[in-house]
Amino acid sequence: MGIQERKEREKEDMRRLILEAARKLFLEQGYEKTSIRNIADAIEYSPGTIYLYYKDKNELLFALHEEAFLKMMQQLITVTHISDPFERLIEMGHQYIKYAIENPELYDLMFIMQAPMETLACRDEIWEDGLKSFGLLKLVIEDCVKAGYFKETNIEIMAMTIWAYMHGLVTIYLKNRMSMFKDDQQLERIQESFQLFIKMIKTSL
Amino acid sequence: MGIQERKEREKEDMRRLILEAARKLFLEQGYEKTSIRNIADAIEYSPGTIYLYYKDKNELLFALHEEAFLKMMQQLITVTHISDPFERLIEMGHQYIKYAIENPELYDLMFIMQAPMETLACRDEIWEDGLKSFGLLKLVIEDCVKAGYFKETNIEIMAMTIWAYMHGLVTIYLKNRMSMFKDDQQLERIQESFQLFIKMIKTSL
DNA sequence: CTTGCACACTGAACAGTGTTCATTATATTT
DNA sequence: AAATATAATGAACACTGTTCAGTGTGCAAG
Repeated sequence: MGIQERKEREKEDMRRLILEAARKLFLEQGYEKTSIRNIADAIEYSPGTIYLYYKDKNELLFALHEEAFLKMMQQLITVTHISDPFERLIEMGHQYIKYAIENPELYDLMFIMQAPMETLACRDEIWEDGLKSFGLLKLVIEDCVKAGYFKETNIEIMAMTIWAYMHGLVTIYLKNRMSMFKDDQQLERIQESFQLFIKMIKTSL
Repeated sequence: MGIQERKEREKEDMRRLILEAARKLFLEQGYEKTSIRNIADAIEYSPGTIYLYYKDKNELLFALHEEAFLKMMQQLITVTHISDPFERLIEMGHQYIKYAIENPELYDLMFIMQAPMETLACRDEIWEDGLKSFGLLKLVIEDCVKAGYFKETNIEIMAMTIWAYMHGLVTIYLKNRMSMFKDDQQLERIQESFQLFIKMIKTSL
């Protein structure tokens, strides 16, 4: 019975086809401005077909949610070759900023949008993604503690504090709330602030 | 000609009537889920009427944007009686967190939503509100520098860094991204992180 | 006191949205 | 070849923000 297997393969193909079109449109013109009909047009199927493969628009969002975390993890993991844990932490920060700025729509989806949280609050997988990347941060911080960089011991709260700062920094920029600085100076200010923050955690954590 | 004056008064009354209904609904059920027809129903007018007083839905948002900043400023300003500048800075932080948590929809409007930024990017008034509150933070920091609390001199970057942290902290909470902590522990963790951050700026700014 | 005008208001209409479902077309099984 | 199971359709539903020709009322001038 190779037919069933082929059918399942076709079903998977279709899911991918839809998701790829959705991703393309979401990232190009934003989530809100992309309609199911837009996606259907892109893949030359009728709107109703999409609902045979995804429960609703939020489920499409959720599929990208996973992808987005995977992509960020892959980028953050590139720092593992740096032996000094504090240097590694700094570079992780740089990569975090880079990821956020280069993937504003994905970042929004991961950390700001309500939609994937509401509908999928029941499913544990959502938290899993977030927890894994938070765990990555905690690991590096733990290494810093072990190497004697930090005197502080509450790793959970240290991670929370560092993440809060990083998240605030990029969010202010992404959501266009840095108007107190000229457009061409904004990225510079982000780097200056980040340098100051590094100094802060170096001398007082 | 008292008639013209009366008519203008009536026009103002109508604008207020609409805005108050809009605010009520926006804060109750969120901006996205409130339709013009909902607002029209609430004040017992037809949908078209609203457009005689406000250009579009975003203009309603903008009117609340101003209100929201005013409200926050009033709350932040209550700390001026504290003579010690560092204590004042800490209390300002507490008030900032309090405001964000107690007015999540307004906070969203002020610092996260794109809508009021896009349509009103031309108008200088938007920045004005934000700049004024950012100025308030800078003033307190300046006082801290003068009082010898901080060795750092770049007030702009210090303010940016502190705000980024505060904003990140409350945003993570408001947007339900603190699932690594149990629901009833989240506010506690916020306070713990804030205490750590205070320690950080005290010993290293 | 009547006529004419200005203006507030209406609500149907337009183009769009997410989603559902009876119907149709296709492919598989009997 | 007939019966059945599955996939795809697209019209329909209940919404959305926004516009605009038409209506009715209150004011001003004749």
